[in-house]
Amino acid sequence: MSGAPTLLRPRAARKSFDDRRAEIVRKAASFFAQSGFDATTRELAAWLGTTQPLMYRYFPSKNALIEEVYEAVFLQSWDTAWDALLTDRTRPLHDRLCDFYNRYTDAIMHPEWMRIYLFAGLKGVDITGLYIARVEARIIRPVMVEMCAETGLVITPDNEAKLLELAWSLQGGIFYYGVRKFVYATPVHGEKRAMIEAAVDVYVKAWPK
Amino acid sequence: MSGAPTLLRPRAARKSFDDRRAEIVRKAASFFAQSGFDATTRELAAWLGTTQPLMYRYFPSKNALIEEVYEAVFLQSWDTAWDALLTDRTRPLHDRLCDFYNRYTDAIMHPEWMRIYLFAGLKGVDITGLYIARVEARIIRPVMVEMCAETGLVITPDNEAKLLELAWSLQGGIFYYGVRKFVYATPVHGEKRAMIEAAVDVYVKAWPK
DNA sequence: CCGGCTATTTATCGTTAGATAAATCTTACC
DNA sequence: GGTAAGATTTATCTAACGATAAATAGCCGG
Repeated sequence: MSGAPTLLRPRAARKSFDDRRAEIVRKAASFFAQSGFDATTRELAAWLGTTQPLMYRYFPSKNALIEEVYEAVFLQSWDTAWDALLTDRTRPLHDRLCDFYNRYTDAIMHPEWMRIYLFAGLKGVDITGLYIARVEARIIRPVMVEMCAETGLVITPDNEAKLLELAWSLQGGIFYYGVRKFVYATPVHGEKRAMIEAAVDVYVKAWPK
Repeated sequence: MSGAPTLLRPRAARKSFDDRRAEIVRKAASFFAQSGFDATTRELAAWLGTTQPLMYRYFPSKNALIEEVYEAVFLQSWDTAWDALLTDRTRPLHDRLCDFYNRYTDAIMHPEWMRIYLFAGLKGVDITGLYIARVEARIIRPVMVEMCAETGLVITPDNEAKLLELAWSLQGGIFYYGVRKFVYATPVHGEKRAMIEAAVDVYVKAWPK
């Protein structure tokens, strides 16, 4: 009856190429975090408030967009201030570790980061291996070194593997709190800060001498 | 030229209804663990060595098969002997915990279990919430109780949340070793047994008093 | 206010997914 | 060894996916 086209959705506001492109990457991150990378481009378009073919003006394929999402999530979320924090021996080790893990988890412990991290890992995406290597080089190994400096334990080829895994188990214990909360949507007990405090305390108190 | 049909694959051996059905569930678990639940039924058929429509004789839909895979993986992999192990106070706590975590991780730390657990969690499958609730009731809480019995700490409504999360962080630290190994295919340092030993040691030594 | 540039939409293509129906092969039993 | 039951395969349908091409609409300079 009406001469106007029956649109369920208002026409998307016209934006500059760069603005639209950045918006797609940003919103695609939260969309794929929620729905997984097998979600359809039509659902993504609905999430964006546009039509499905629009993204092909900005990215040659769905996979090309996904690659950009990986880079935005994993490569642009590392604060270089963290590195100095861990090795600042003017502060007590316990404080440094709590401070670091509070800041680090503030950056990664939200649904978007955690779910994309796991989606990408299960998919076998290369960048996750690079990310874990960076975590080991810039968190795990410094934590090990600082812990041993505190207790006076000398790191040798014989005990290094065990000590690295011990530092990983601290990291993993903290990380799994976020997995339970944001991936499994399971109730956790108390605030993140208290959990970090308690876990760090155990490792500082009982790190091998 | 040849009168015989050009089959790339030999005809599947004829099996009884129950045997074939059980085989599909079993092999589907390892298939979906590797390829994710969005892998196609045709790829699954190739994995099974059959044709694609065969599974529809045994399961009404792909999702119905997936549901059975969940149950096989999560509900039938719990050894009731574990429960008694944790609370056997005739043995030193450290030994009990190492023994338990070695057995428990023997059961779950392989690609099939770990990857399906994460796939299901990301997909929001109900059964994962039930599984986590069971872990908390039958591992985390007993560990907390046994630890506190050892140190003499009385569990109160005030400290319970912190203590539960501390027991969770031990579990998570151990679990993340398997995630790195089987989900991210990242090299780990040393054997699982040594990692468990070192982590348990830290928690036993520094559990709050 | 007009003309062109380009962001956005409409329409559609080819492929492949899950699923169904009918045909065929294998086994068990008399 | 013939026959019925049922396990497996072949052939195919419909819907939905990623992707492309052509049409439309909004903005900016003249």
